[in-house]
Amino acid sequence: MSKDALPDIAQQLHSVAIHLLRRLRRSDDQMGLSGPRASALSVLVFGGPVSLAQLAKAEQVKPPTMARLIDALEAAGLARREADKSDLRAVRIVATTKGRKLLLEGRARRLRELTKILEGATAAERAALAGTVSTLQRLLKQPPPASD
Amino acid sequence: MSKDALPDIAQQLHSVAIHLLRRLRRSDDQMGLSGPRASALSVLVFGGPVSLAQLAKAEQVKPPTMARLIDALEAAGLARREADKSDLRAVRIVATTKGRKLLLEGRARRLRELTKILEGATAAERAALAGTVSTLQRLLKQPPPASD
DNA sequence: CGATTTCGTTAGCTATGCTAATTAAATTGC
DNA sequence: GCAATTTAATTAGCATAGCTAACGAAATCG
Repeated sequence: MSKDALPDIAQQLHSVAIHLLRRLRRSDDQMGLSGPRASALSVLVFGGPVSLAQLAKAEQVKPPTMARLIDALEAAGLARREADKSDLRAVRIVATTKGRKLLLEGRARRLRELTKILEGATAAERAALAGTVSTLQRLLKQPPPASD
Repeated sequence: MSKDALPDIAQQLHSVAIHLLRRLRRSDDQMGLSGPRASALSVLVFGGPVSLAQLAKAEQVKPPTMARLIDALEAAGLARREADKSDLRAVRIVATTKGRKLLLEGRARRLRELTKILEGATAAERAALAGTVSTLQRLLKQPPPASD
């Protein structure tokens, strides 16, 4: 398994992450939803009703960008803007039943795709993979230095 | 260390890849180059002169998309189109010295950032990480089922 | 030598990101 | 309690990045 210099690992990890997500995007496409739309819908499905600003923050985009994503989800009948009774400026964005169903199906498809890729790994490699994933989860919990 | 069911690993791997790239994008921004531009320049710097079609294929985009990326790199003085003497239709795209320098500096910065994140890993975790990265590289080499 | 294929470009569409400016509602302060 | 400020969302307009379709020019094939 070659060198273990950290910068070298970092470079390859970066590259492999890019290629992995590129591959998985194809499954998202099958759902008829782009990555950003699928991701926003996912937050709605798993995170419950939220305001536009909250959703924008969760997806790390600005409010106008999120507004347009919601427009698209709404036009497709996958999400809905509802009035917030306690704050008439705000909107509550919720996934529709159709949106929830589509997302869960798409998610299952994407995971089947990735699972199929991972089936090429040996048992030992799978164990290492599982360990590495949780390591990365831990490391990424540490907040970035600033500007957030 | 948690469950090792493949679909579960797949789900978490997907999620962690997304969060990792989100984090690293910040370093790319510091270089003044968008992700796609930095990525294309990287191929030029490390892969030597290539045709537009080859570069498009390497980056998994269509030729017109790559042409515009090269336009931008050229306008910034980071790459150059050269004539291919053996095929007058083709162009040879090369990184300029300035482009090479910028990319190497940016790459160093990004890798310092990721390296800093990875420093939180134990020696054993780093070894597992290196192994997992090459496993994933191997698995992703397998072509997708179709449409490519 | 004509037909086809290949390389690159141009034109034009969509989607996703942004900032700036606007409207409406909530909050703060006097 | 009303004016000023802040906050939520939208609108307008710009840049980047992806695509397909259509084209010109060069290479290759019959």
